[in-house]
Amino acid sequence: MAGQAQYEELARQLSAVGAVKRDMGRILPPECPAGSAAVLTLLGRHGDMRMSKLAELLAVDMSVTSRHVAHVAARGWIERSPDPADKRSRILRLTPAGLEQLDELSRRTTHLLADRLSDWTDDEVGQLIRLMTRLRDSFGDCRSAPPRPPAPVLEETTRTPAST
Amino acid sequence: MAGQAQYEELARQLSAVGAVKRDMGRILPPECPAGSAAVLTLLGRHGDMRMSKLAELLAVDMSVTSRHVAHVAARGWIERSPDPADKRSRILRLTPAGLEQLDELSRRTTHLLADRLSDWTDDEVGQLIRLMTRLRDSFGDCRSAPPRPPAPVLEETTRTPAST
DNA sequence: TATTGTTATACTCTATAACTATA
DNA sequence: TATAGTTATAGAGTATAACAATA
Repeated sequence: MAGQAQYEELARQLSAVGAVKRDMGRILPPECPAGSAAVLTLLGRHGDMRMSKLAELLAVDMSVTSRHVAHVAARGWIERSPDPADKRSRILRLTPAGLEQLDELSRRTTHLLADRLSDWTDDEVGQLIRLMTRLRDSFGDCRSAPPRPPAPVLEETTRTPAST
Repeated sequence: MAGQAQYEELARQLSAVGAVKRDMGRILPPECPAGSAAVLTLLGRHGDMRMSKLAELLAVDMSVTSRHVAHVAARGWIERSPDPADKRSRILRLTPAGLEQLDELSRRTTHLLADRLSDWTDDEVGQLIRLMTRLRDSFGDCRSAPPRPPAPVLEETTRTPAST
């Protein structure tokens, strides 16, 4: 359990990390904004999937996903095949051109990060990745989760919450 | 020095942290979007300052800063006084209403983070803060900076922006 | 009736460029 | 001429709501 000052500082850092994201966005290939890059990356990492699954991985509304997907599909980077098991669904799959684009993406981001993080150790980068992943997990699928009331759960609590 | 796989994973996590930021954005007070919250937070933390200084801290273009500042000024949360030393400049300062708003902001974000990060230790939160801060430093003021990380030591002499 | 996906609309954030007023 | 700040405009990302097709 952390203190209020830490929470405020974390909130500030979360806000500030936007600058890093914007910097990364500036080196993206033409016609491939961040939203498209995210689609390609997730398809490359998790393989073929349906729109709903992609929306879940992107952690954005399906309408947003639909838009991004339409963008990359229009450029021939992915294919949308009808799902034989459910005709409402569409299966998304990277095309060879999409794989190339993904490769180019990887090249650019790797190059930028290698430059900016040249004095970071392997372990430090690993720690940041691990903590950011956990942060994401802790927030979970809260896209539609109403402000949860103070958790009544007490399992595995090693410390009592400070105050309330 | 980290490997390509790590860089790709870090890029992915940076993209994914947007979901957390959006979640935080949803609990902001009325009339106070993320941009306004950032202005209030930085003024509260660093004290009175000029537009250009705020733009630097926000890591966005001055035009963007001007917009956010106009928004919070219109709501009476900050004051813009002319700088006696340079009539082109304006000194920004939180008003009592701005302090109240800042307090409300702090309350909300702290509450949300305390809920979501209830199973994080103080040390873990501290590590994440430290690594994110360092990440930001490593990227530096790269809004228009070509690959040139070495940052000359800043001497914070000149003018001190109002230390209370 | 419920679910999958698309589209229309609106809002926030951002950068570039043109503009003003000072320096 | 150069700098501090404002405003207009354009582009990307997102959410909500209305809609179509299928389950």
